[in-house]
Amino acid sequence: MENLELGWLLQEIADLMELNGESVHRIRAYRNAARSIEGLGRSVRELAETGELQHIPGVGTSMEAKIREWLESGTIDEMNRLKNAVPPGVLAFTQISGVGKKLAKRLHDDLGVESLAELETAARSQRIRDLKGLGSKTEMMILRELERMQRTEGMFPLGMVWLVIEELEKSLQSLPGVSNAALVGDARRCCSLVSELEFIICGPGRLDAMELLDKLPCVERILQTDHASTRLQLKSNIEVQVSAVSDLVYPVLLVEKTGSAAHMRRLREYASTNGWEIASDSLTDAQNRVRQPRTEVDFYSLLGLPYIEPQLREDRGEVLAAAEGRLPVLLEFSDIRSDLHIHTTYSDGVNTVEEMAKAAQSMGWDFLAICDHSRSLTVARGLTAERLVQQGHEIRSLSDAMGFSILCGIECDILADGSLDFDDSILRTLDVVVASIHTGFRQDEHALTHRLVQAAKNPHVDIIGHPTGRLLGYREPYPVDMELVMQAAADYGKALELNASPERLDLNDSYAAAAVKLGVPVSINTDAHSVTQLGFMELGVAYGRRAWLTKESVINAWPLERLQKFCNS
DNA sequence: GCCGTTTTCGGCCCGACTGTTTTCAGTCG
Repeated sequence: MENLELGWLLQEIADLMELNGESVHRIRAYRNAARSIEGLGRSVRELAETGELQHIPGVGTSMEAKIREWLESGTIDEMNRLKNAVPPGVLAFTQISGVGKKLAKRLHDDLGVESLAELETAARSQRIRDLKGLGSKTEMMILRELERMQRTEGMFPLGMVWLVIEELEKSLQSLPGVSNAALVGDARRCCSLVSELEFIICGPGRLDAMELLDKLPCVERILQTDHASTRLQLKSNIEVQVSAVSDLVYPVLLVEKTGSAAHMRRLREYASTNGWEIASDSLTDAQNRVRQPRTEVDFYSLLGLPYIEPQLREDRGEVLAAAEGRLPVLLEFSDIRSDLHIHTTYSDGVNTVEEMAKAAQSMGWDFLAICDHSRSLTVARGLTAERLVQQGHEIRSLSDAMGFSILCGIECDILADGSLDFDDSILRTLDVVVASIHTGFRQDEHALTHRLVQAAKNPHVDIIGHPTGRLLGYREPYPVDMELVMQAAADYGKALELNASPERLDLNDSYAAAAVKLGVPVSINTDAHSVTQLGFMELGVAYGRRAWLTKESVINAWPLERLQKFCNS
């Protein structure tokens, strides 16, 4: 957790340095250190205590001092200095996909605009196209992006808060006098973008416990408070609402505040046809008696329904399915047996084959597939055919030595014309082939769809990686006719990836559900570039449950023999 | 800012694509 936080902070410093126009090499030094730290097998705090910080690749005397400063004070002065030096507008402009650091700075300096709103005005009055080197297309791209950003304003990717949710829930539960604490809202339903974090707590000492919130380790300060409700700002800058409620109404509020509006409407309809009424904090039966369920399970049970998992509470047929006893047995994290898409130092990962394999083994996986980038992705040091063979030798001997099955694979680029980066003679030698698009995603829908369909037709391809290319909160999915892609996957016996990287979660839940309906299995992969990122699997599974995934529909929940059969067919 | 030495400083991943040009700058992965 601390390693990840520090890694993010160093990346943020690198971003700010870029905006400040500092040396590219100095910037890279920060990024290298950040990646190294994210990929560490041990905690930085521990290494600081044993005086081993400079053993971390990319960490020298200067970086060590900054890490120590952060460990001791929770902040790095350099960061604050940089933040003051970069106008807030410039920082906001870099959130626009297609606007990099230099363009952001130019828009600020040359147009004199300080905020996204002012930028929009400038774009609408066609002032951007007047700048040298920019034209109407850039202007329209910026307007398009600003509209997208407005649609998701105030929302943040689930993966960004995933770790803090767990930490905060535990902290709240451990407060004296608190008997229960739970996350509610869209974050509990594991929506890919989350609007706000809200927790409710109950217990005999809940009101006294509210006084202790600012003492929690992850809390920065109290923003607003009344006796039963407090708004907090976390150290990670995220705002959280905590409400104290009585034990009596806690279970009903848990249901009420978790389900989407549509789910609650459907549930009320169902309840009323069965003689029940759901009020905001209680249930009333046909005899007009108020009933207070003891738990959420009890709540649904009183209505005559089995428990409906939070991720399903979207009004996608779950109430009817529950009533008819057709709710799926959802995929559990413990069902996962492997990760079929991870990177190593052979391409752009930060950990070696051996480090990744050992970490995967300690995750409890039965086996692992290593799928580094293919040759055309030069920036990621994509593997040439020769290095792929060399990696294969290393993987096989390591696999034997460890007594742990490691499959040889590739994340093969789907090139602009729909052909693959390696020809069949190479692909056929591999255990697993993930085919993904990394370039040319500004092509039109027809071209992009054609590329994915062509990839699905290749007999050696097993999985289509991150099929829609979305980056949560940053880039829309590229224009693809997913109906055609899913049909191609069904026709040619391929799996579609649910990439569990916090910035992707791609396929989205709707497509993943649709794919399974067509008989296309899903592969939940972390796309890990470090040992730490292997932990993304938990997020992928939690999100995948929104698509009603079961262990039957997810190929990395299958045993090795079945997976091999799938890949060889 | 780190690394790897030729111990005192030079080198540090690159190529495709796009929009704007007409040779290049910026973005992205």
